[in-house]
Amino acid sequence: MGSTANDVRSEPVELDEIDKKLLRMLAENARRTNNSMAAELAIAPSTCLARVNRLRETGVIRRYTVDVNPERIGRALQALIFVRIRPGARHTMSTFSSEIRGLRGVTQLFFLGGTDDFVIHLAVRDSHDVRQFVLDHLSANPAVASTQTSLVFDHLPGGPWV
Amino acid sequence: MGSTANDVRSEPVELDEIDKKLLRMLAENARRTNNSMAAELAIAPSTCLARVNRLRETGVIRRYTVDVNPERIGRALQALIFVRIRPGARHTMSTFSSEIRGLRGVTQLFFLGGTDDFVIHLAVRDSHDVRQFVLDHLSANPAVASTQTSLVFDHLPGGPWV
DNA sequence: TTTGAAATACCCTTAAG
DNA sequence: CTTAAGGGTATTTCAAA
Repeated sequence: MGSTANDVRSEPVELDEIDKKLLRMLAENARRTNNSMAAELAIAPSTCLARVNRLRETGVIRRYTVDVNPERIGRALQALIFVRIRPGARHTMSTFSSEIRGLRGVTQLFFLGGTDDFVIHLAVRDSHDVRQFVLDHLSANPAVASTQTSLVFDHLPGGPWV
Repeated sequence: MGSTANDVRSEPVELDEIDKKLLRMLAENARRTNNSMAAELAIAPSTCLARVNRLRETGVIRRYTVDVNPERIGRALQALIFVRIRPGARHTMSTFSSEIRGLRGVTQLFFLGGTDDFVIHLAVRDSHDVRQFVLDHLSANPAVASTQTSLVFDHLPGGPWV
């Protein structure tokens, strides 16, 4: 297959107005039927399908997914944890990130340049869980130089891409 | 309609193992067919459908959406911008956040407690765009006390919720 | 590329156990 | 919660413009 979906260094995909509208529609409701989108855009369903498939195959759409409301599953508390790795342990950073992602409550991970090396976006039940997370997975790790935790009062995800 | 979907203060929804597996499946591919999920879980399609509808109606699933790869649409550069509001202008914060979200390139907004008041997750074409964003929308705003920008080398979104 | 039509596959509802 | 069957709709393919 000659797909370029996973080649992150390939040229960006050119998007016309229809593509952008499709992305906005799908960002709002990824389960909208092809027919309803085609109708709204006044194009043929087959054309619409070809467009959407192209967005998927070229990797513009990485995946169709769900936006989970953390509060509704008992994760009432969100935090950003800023992590610095010890200068002598920088080479362990990729290992570290692999360990962190996949841990319960970790919803996002940012790999930064600058004073902090990582930002962990955590969604857990209460402050006890935050403390436990930091103790178990950060403070206990000799590669970690320091951490700083900030509470997230509000999180507005998934802004418009196009 | 007696839905509790928008009542963020209502009790969390109890999730059993099947619900959790459904969430994981849908997080990975929100467009999976009901039948295929039912088959994998060895439950009846009608049961499966009822489960998924319940997740949606109770607000556990806020929306079905797409994960867009910013690099594929020419947004090769991501940054986190940490913003402090002047103490005397704290009352303008909600106005400020409304203005920021919806701006081109803003993909997430965190409303924080702690030393910084906001974190803006930006995805743009190049460093020029970052600079322009900060100048136009942050530095120019008298409510903004300071900003600090960090480049995002890598972003791992959408970790497992359950 | 886009289209329209045809064939296939799938979903949703209902009713009954 | 499950099974089973119906009617209805969506998806997909493909030849032609």
